[in-house]
Amino acid sequence: MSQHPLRTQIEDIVKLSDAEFDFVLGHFQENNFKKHQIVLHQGDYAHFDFFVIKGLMRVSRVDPDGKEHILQFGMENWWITDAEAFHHQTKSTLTVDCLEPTKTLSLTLENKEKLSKELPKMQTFFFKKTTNGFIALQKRILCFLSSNANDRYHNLLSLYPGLMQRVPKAMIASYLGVTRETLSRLTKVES
Amino acid sequence: MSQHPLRTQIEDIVKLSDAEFDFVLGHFQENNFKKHQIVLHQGDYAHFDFFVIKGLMRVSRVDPDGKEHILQFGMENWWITDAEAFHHQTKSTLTVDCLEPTKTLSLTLENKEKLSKELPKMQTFFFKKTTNGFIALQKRILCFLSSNANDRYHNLLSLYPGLMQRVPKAMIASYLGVTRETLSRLTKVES
DNA sequence: ACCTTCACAGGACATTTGTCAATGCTTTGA
DNA sequence: TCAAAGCATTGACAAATGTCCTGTGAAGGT
Repeated sequence: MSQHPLRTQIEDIVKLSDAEFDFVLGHFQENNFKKHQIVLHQGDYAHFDFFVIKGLMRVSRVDPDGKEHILQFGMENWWITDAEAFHHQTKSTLTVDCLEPTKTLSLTLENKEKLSKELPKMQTFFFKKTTNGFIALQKRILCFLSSNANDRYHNLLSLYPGLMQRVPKAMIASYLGVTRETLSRLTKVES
Repeated sequence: MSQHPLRTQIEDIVKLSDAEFDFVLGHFQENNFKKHQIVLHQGDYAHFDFFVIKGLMRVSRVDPDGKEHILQFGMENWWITDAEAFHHQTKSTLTVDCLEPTKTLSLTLENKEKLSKELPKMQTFFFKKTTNGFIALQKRILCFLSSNANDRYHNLLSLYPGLMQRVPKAMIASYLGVTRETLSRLTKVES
């Protein structure tokens, strides 16, 4: 029988009783967003960290030249927000929107901190998730340092199979830091 | 009067009594490394997270082609280690070495976890440091996505003034993800 | 003081990637 | 159903960056 996806993720790190999980869940609110809906506008405060139950979101920024850069995708079981705006309670420099109809569990910073205090296991959970996120970003940077566009593309393929079926190639290019024309040429050579 | 640099950093986030700080300090060991000394070899276990008291370290990786990529520098008051190897207690894929004679306070994972349990304020401290590190890495990735080598260079200049005086330009290039020739051309145009 | 190594600049050329424009195909919506 | 918009591909050319090479001066070790 299948468990709640959030519980599964938490119990990968710390064990919870049924009552504890219900308690945890009480700190979240559920949201349903439409495709293309902007969940966090640049310039607004980031009220929530979103845990994606179903759907697909992204965090992006448009630079002064009008070019869009995708910092992160968020599929099922991913956490997604503008980390800086959320944790520092400052105005967002990034945009979060939905590439598909999306259902989330949404957590305010206040509730995150409350939860961490009330249930120390949850602080451990959040800490490990953040540490793992840090490690993942370091790997992505190493990828930028040591790989060309082609290797980065294949790395992304192997890291998130299934992503290609869900997002347009132009967005993959934007995540990789190349133009869609360059990405198109790369995939062409495969033959 | 000047305080211990570690205490200053911790008290930016949580306040400590003298006794508490002594207690914290007891979990660290002091190390002195020579210039060029390798502190963590690729393939070894990462026994420590290093807090740099004085000196300059770096984390790097050489790729299969023999090219060296610098993931991070660590000047005074920075924490530096192979995060993945340290936190997962696995063999390191990165190398940590000293670009200058360096004095560190070194913390084992065991002591870090002990400290977090014994003094919850320290867990808060570590959590915030990790969160801020995560945010900094996101910014560096956005820089790779949206900036060319020249802009990345000037961004680095403004972020860490003083770094240029302490490390050879070839290493700056390696951190930026370009060749030294490219960096040389950039600095030339400034005139 | 001498030799070796390192750091840096620069030139010539190759490769990669970006830019701009044109095209065809699909999806969307009135 | 048709027009419009979105998405991907491709070609021609430009710009950025990498590669390989040389030369010069400074720094370090013996």
